[in-house]
Amino acid sequence: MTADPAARREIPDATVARLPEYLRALTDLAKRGIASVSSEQLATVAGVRSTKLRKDLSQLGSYGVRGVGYEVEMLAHEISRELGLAQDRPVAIVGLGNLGHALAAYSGLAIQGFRVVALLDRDPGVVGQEVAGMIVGSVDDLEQIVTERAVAIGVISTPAAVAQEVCDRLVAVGVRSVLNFAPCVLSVPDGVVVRRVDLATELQILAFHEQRTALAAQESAHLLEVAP
Amino acid sequence: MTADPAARREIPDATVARLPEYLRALTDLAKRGIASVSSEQLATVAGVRSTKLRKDLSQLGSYGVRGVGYEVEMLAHEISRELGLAQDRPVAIVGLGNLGHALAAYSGLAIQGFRVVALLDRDPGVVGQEVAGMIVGSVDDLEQIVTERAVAIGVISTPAAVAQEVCDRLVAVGVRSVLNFAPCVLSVPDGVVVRRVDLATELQILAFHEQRTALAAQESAHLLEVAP
DNA sequence: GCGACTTTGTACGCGCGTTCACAAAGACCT
DNA sequence: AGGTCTTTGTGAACGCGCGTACAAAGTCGC
Repeated sequence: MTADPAARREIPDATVARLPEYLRALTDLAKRGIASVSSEQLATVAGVRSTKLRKDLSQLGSYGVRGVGYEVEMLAHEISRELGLAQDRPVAIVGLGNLGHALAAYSGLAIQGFRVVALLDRDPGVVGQEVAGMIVGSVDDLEQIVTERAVAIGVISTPAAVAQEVCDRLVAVGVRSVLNFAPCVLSVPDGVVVRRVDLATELQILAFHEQRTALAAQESAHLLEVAP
Repeated sequence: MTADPAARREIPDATVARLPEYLRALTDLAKRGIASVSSEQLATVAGVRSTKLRKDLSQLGSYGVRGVGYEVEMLAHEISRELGLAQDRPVAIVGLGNLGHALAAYSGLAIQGFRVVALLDRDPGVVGQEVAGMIVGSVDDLEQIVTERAVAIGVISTPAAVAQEVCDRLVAVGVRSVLNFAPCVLSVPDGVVVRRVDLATELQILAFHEQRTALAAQESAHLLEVAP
């Protein structure tokens, strides 16, 4: 097992977080008919420095050719494989409010190895309706549906008040990856990965920068006024 | 100006990114009628270590009382002020597809100092319609509307193909903070802050962890089989 | 075939963020 | 009022990730 090529794989989280962006950039290039790309070009499209890109890519092996660059198709395939997109990942969306609807209808996931296999909601007025070509199931049947359809990733777009409960039930039936859109932290046992996305958080971070630049501008204006 | 209390403020980005979470946790506690909280308790609710929380809070001053903890109301106010939530930040949402609709209807922002003042779309079938109590304007009038309504933050939920153009036009009329939901990187001049949120990226990161744990499980099973 | 050029891959150093350990400071009890 | 105890705030060490500099390797022109 010492020669196992998977053994040396200890890819840093920071790198993993950027791989999807590289993959997207490569897909773009492929769509435009570009077959080969240098790290400099690809880095520009992906919005990073070329050295960072090369270091990231070197983590998954030597797929570039010195003096030439990377073959777009091949590199995309390798990243895709590294991210585990070759396999089918059944996704369940719990909570069909405004956001849940939008997520269900989002075309971005179907095309990239993800398949929404279940939509669940608590509201009897929503259960049974068709959303994005799929019938909404009842959250009461969560355990049965998630198990039957071999859900690997749970997306929580419920109100915060019930998010933890939903999460617990998902984890109880084997879901180990959760994407949480509810504005709260979820506590999960070791081995379960939660990623959180929150609009309010993002806006507040932007607000801070707004405030910061506003203060800086005001201050420099004051300085100019005092000591021109 | 040497005594300016704002002068020592060089709050790390990592801290800023966590402040919204602390604020949310504090708001929760206040709603439950809790007036005082220790760093240990607050850290648990916010999902971080207490030392990290204390160091973060110390960046904005000494608002705790040794032997007691933090006063919920006061700390929330201070964080709120630090994030610049005291002031009103007019927000414009460009692109009223599924996601744009959901964002416009999202109640989470109205309550926390943000105000959606403009909805814009290109589709003539959508322009003029009422969404979330507001009439959708035409993206052709972007410059006029954004200027008139003093938009500070632009939210881009358009297709990727037009995201850069929309961004450029927003920046041209003074918007310095952009929240980008389109699956592409936006290039902006210095001084403009862009934050990106992408569902596909998040799912792919989760897929990686799924793959990783699956491989690890498989490997350990193999090891057991070979050398029990 | 050989030299010059391009581009990848990596070792080194630095800066930032997190964690640990402890001192400072105030509350509470007697 | 003094002692004990709780909890904050911070200095120091550690680890990680990023940027720089350079060596390795392959292509292209002649």
